[in-house]
Amino acid sequence: MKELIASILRAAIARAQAEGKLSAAAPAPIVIEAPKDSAHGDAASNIALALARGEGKPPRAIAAAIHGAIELPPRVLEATIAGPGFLNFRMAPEYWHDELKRAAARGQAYVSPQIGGGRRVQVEFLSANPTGPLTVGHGRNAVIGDTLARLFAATGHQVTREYYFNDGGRQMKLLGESVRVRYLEELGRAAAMPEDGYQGEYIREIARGLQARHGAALADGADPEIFVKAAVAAIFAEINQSCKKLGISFDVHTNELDLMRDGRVAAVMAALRERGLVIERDGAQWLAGEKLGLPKDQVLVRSTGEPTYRTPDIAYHIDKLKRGFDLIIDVFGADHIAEHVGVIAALKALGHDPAPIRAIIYQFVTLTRGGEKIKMSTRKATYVTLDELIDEVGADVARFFFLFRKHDSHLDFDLDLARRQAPENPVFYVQYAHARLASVFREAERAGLALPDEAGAIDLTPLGPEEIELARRAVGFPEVVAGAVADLEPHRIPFYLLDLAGEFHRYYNKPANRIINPDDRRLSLARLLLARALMNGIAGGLDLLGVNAPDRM
RNA sequence: GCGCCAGUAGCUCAGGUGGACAGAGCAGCGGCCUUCUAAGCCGCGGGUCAGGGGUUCGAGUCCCUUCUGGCGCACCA
Repeated sequence: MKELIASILRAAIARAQAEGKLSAAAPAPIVIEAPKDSAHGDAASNIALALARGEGKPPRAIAAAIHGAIELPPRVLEATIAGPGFLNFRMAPEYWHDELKRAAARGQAYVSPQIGGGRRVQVEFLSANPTGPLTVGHGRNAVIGDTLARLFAATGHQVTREYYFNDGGRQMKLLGESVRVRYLEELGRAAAMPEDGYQGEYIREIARGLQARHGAALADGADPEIFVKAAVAAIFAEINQSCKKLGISFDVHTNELDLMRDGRVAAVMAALRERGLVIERDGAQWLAGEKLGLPKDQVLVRSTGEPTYRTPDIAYHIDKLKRGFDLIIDVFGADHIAEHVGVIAALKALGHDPAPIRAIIYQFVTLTRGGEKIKMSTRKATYVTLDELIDEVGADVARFFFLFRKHDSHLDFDLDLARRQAPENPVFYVQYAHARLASVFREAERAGLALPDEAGAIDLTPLGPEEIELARRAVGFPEVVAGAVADLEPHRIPFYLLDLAGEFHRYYNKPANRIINPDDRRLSLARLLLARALMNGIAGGLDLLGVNAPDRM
C-alpha cells in the first residue's frame, strides 16, 4: 500500500512540476505513514510540509498543487488535504476486501511476513549457571529470548537457541563444597559452610540424595567433583523442568569448561597480550580498558590464576562469530552491561567485527503482592522461584506478563493482577476474544453456515465501515511483526493483540453486529470471513508469544 | 565521581525512522445480559509528558543541562 501511494505522489509531483506549479523535485524516499487516527485515512504523506521550506510557499498551497495533479487508480478511493498540509489517502473497500481474504485464507501464518530469507540467527538466552533454582528475573530472560526466537523462526529465519553456562569457575567449587557440608551434616558430622556458600534447602535435598545412594562412603577423601556433578545434574533437571513448563527448549548448550580445556581461552589471553592489551597489576592480569575506550581496566585472570567470567566470554563470542551467524542476539540483565561492553571492545581489538552481535539488555523484575514489593535476596534463598510463580499464575499468564513491557523498562510483576481470572487481566482479555470467535464458528456450524474453501468466492460488499475498520487493523498485523523483529522488541506483539482484541470486543457487543444472521446469508458469510481473519490474527499472535489460544473459556 | 537504563493520568505502563487534539489497563463513580460466551460493552472524571535551555514549519520523541530512581564500577557471575 505504501509503495502504491508513494508512486502516486511521485507521478503527481512530476506532473505539477511539468505544469510549473511546483519547482522542487520529489525527494528520493517519500515517507508514507499509517495515521494513528483512522479519520485521517489509510495512508498519509507529509511531503508538502517537507517541501515547504525549499519551495518558499505555505505547506497547504504546495499540498493543493500536488493534490491537483494526482490521478487515483481504482483501488484508491480518495485523496484529501488535511491539517497543516498532510495529504491523506483512503483506500477503496475492494482493497481491504482482498487483503482480508488473504488473511483469512492463509491461516495463522498470515501474521508473519516472510522477511528472513533463511538468514541464520542465534539467540543466546537464559544462560543461568546451575547453582540454584531459576528466579523470576531468569523468567523474564527466558521468555524474551524464547519469544525472539519464535519471531525470527516464524518470519523465515533459521534459528538456533543456545544456552551458555559457566562451569569452570569458583562458583562450581563453592556449590560442590556447599553440598559436601550438608552431606556431612546429614551424617551427623559437624561441618562449616563456606562464607559465600549456597544456603537454599535444595542443597540439602541434593545431599540427602547422595546419602541415599552412597551412604557414608563419600564422607572422607572422596573426589570433590562428585558433589559438583551431583549438584549440577540435579539443578539442571530443575531448570529444564521450569523451561518445559514455559514451553522453552534449547538446541545447543555451550559451557565454559570446554572453552578452557581446549585452549581457546588461553588463545584469547595470548592474542590480547600480543597486542599489548594485558596489564599485570596486584598479581592479576587486566584488560587495558582505557586503551580500548572503556571507563576502566577489567580483570581477565585473577591473582589465583583462574580466569574471570569475562575471558571465556570473549572466547565464546569469537566462537559464535566464527560459526557464521548473520545475527547473534545476547539476552541478559542490566547488571551485565559493563561486561558486555568490555567483550565487544576486546573483540574489536582482536580484529573481529562485532557487527552481527546485538544485545537485549532487560531491566530487573520486581514482584508486587497486596500493593507491596516482595524483597528478593538470591543468596539467602528468600526469593520467589520461577517455578513457584508459574505454579501460581500459570504459564500463559507468566509468559504474557514477562513480555508486556519494553525490555529496557523495569518490570513490576503484579501477582494480584496476574492470578486474577478476570477481565482486567490482559491475558484473559485476549484469550477471551479468541474463545468468543471460536464459539461464533460453532454457532455457524449449527446454523448450517460454512466458509467455502475458496475465500475468493465470498462477496464482501455487505461489510460496513466499522467492519472495514476492523479488517484494517487485522491486516496491519504483519507490519507490527516485522517491526518487532527488526527492532528486537517482542513487547509490541502483546500490545497489538490487546488493541485487536479490544476492537473485536467492542464490535461484537453491539446487537446489530451479530455475525450469524439466519435471514441474511450473504452478510453472515462476509462477517464470518472477517471473523476468520480476526481469529487467525489472535491465534497467530498468541502463538508467537507461546501463549495458548483456547476455544472455550 | 564515572557508565548504562528509566522518569508520561492516583497506580502500572504503551507511545516504529520527529508530525495532525497525548493513549491503554487498573483503581473510582454511573449504566447495559429473552438473541453468536457479561472473563464483555457503554458513559464520566483524571496530564505544565520530572525541571530548564536548544534544533525544527512542527518535539513526549533529537541535542545540552539539572534533579530523582534502578543497575554496575571489577580478581562475584
